[in-house]
Amino acid sequence: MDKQKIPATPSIKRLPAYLNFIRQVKDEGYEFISGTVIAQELQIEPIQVRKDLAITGIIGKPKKGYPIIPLIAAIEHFLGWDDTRNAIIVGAGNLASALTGYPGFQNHGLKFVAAFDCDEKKIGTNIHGVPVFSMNSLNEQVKNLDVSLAVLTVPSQYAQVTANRVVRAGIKAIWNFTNEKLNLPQEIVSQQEDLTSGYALLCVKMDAQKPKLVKE
Amino acid sequence: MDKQKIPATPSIKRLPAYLNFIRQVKDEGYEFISGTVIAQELQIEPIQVRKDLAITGIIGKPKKGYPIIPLIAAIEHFLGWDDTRNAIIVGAGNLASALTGYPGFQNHGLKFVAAFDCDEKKIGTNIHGVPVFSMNSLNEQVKNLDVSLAVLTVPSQYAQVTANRVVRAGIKAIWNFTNEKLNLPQEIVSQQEDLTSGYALLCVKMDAQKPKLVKE
DNA sequence: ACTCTAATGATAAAGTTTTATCAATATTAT
DNA sequence: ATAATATTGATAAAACTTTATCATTAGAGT
Repeated sequence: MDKQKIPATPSIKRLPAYLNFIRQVKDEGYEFISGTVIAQELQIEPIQVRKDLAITGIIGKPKKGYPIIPLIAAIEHFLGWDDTRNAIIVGAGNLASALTGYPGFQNHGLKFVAAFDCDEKKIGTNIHGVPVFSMNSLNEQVKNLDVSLAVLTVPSQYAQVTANRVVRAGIKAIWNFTNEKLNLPQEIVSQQEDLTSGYALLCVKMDAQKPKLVKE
Repeated sequence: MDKQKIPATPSIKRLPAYLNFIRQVKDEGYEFISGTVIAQELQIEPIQVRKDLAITGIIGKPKKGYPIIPLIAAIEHFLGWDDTRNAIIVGAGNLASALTGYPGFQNHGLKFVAAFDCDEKKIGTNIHGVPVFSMNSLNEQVKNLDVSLAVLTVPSQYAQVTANRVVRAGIKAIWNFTNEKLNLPQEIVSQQEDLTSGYALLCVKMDAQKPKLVKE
């Protein structure tokens, strides 16, 4: 099944925000952090924080909270962020620049080892230190570099054909930034990052905030 | 309350994907589209498609499906995408380039009218036709341009101060691409787009896909 | 005209996520 | 030492989302 159901998806998606805050607290020299404080910072319910953290296996101490060092380790381990994960990025445009230049990912074990593009002018250059190769060298490179994840930042109309190519090259997971739903073999893991869906929600929120005409 | 709860959030987030596909189908010359076909394309349950579309108020025809023109109109209207919405983008980096250069947003009524940055070298230039101004001119520009939405693409450490500034300038809604949770007045609408949370889910999926050691 | 069928939409059930309640516990203050 | 308290973690309830069932309906085929 393509639709491998991951339990507690909403909880998993909140973990990075916790991690981000907890790291800050650690840098301030604290040793413990309580769910209550995290909740306050992120403006959510304390009980939700506790339940979310529970999935990482961490256990807290009454009256003090969670021990920060083990907590960070627990979250990172749960997410697999305690190991380096090599990735290629396909489509060396502005979004690729934004992603390779984003400092956060280095903290998350993500390392971009190569970029690929069709544009002759880009080949041989690099984006934030990541070398740009021709699409023709894809197979070869994927074999040489130890990489199982491809980030897709090509224009939507090329999404599916590009996905097919990276799969043929031996990639096991695709992080898809196009808004094209990909048709992939069932064993390939994929995650779609659709910016328009967040925008849709924002628009509805804006509409809801607007003072409404009172209906009789 | 900052936490204005929008009902059927998951449904709303799926609407753009429907819209995208339905527009393609329209361009192929069809007049009706069934929930079944949409579901097949997007690999979800037909009944979910029907329920989602129902929130837009559209009604379908047995045996044929939904009339495409009214359906597109209904989704666009529900999302407020049938009107132009001006936005500024604060932080004129790579992500700003990616967003302003993304063709999808024009189809969604989103128009970037100005960008702002602190970097003297960028001021006076433009990104994909959007002029870059100094942060000092923020108040003035927001007043002149008819704009209520700000897209935040500054580095995380400047997120909160920048948010404060745009709010003081009169902005009513913030689309936040930093991974800093913002502290905002309750009447300000905001939507956070956290790429790391998608990445977290992807990592867990990858882990789940890996062949596990068999436990006795 | 009649039957068959694909599709919707209403209602209900199942599943998941969020929130509430509360006992247990370690720490701090008295 | 004792009492008070902040916090966790377990269990339960509530809310929400997804999926199932099925009657109804418009169109297509005979």
